[in-house]
Amino acid sequence: MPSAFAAGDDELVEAEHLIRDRMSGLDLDLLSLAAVSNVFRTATTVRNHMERNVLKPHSLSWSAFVVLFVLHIWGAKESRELATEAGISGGTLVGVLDTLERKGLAVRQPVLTDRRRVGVALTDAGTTVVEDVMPAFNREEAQVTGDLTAEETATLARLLRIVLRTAEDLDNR
Amino acid sequence: MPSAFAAGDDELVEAEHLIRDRMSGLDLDLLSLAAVSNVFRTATTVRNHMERNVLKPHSLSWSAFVVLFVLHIWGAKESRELATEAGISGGTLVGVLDTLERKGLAVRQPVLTDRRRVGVALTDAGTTVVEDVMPAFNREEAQVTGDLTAEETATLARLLRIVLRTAEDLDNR
DNA sequence: ACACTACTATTTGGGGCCAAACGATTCACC
DNA sequence: GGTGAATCGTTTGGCCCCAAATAGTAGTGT
Repeated sequence: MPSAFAAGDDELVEAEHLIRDRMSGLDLDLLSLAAVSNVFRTATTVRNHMERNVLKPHSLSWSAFVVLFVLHIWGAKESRELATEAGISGGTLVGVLDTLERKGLAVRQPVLTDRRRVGVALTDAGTTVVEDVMPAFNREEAQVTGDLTAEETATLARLLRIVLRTAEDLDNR
Repeated sequence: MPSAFAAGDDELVEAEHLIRDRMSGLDLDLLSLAAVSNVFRTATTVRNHMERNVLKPHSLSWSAFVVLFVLHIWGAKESRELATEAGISGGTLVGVLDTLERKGLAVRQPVLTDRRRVGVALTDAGTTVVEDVMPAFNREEAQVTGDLTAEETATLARLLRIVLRTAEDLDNR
């Protein structure tokens, strides 16, 4: 939830009191509210920062870059897996691939054994872009986690992985 | 970054090795990469979960709910602050407010002292919706953090707050 | 009064996003 | 071998998202 938690410490305390007051009758778990809110706020802020400072100079959208990244790490993949891996729906992937193909960074290739399916592979230009953007992207990642100790950064990754898996389990049931 | 980090532990280790191999020449900070990646993956997964299970039954979009929430916590607000508080651009807020007004959940009201500005307030129906949705939303928040101890949940919120503030400072410079 | 500047919400254009509906292909079973 | 169910990628419709351009309003200095 927005800046309900965030910003300076003063505003933070003020927001917490406001929520306590305005939501007093609702019996809320303020601890998990704060944690989950901060996940969203952090993700939005860091993502916007990345899009402006790293992706935009290359005219890449967020999802386009994620798809390129997945293809570079895992090699050529079929459409369905690619969508899952990139965390977007199949319908969304179609548009992203259209854009990527138009820019010559990836290509669709028919699967010979099954004409329903479609493979996707990086072009040389696509490979170059990933290897160019990835270090810049990672430099910013290091920046935003720069005020954490190495141990805290590892803890953050670990705690998030737990939440992530819990949420995934909730959906697969 | 997608499921590069996530899923089961086996896949996680496999992904880490893959990244190490494929990106070996690039000198990446894998610790911050994992932490930031998990922020994005967690945010996406939890958000999709919330939209499907909590918001959709009320025909509410994510941003629409955030705006309603902010209005409920802070009371009537002017457009500009509202956008900042909700973490969206001014242009985006216009569309969200159009939708919210059409559904009778919020209203724009002219600011008498300055005809450029526009105030926004919840309607009674809007208040009812927030007070209905918020507890359901919070129940899911408690669910996804359910595998964390109270102390871990607090730690998660704290570490994210540090990253968030670092990222915000990076942008305001 | 007048221009100049600064600020407001809004519109525009190009994408991204999902769910649901669709058409094509494959598979299973009879 | 033909019929029905399952599984692909794609299309459609509605909303969200941002940046940049726009129009209207307010303040500032002359």
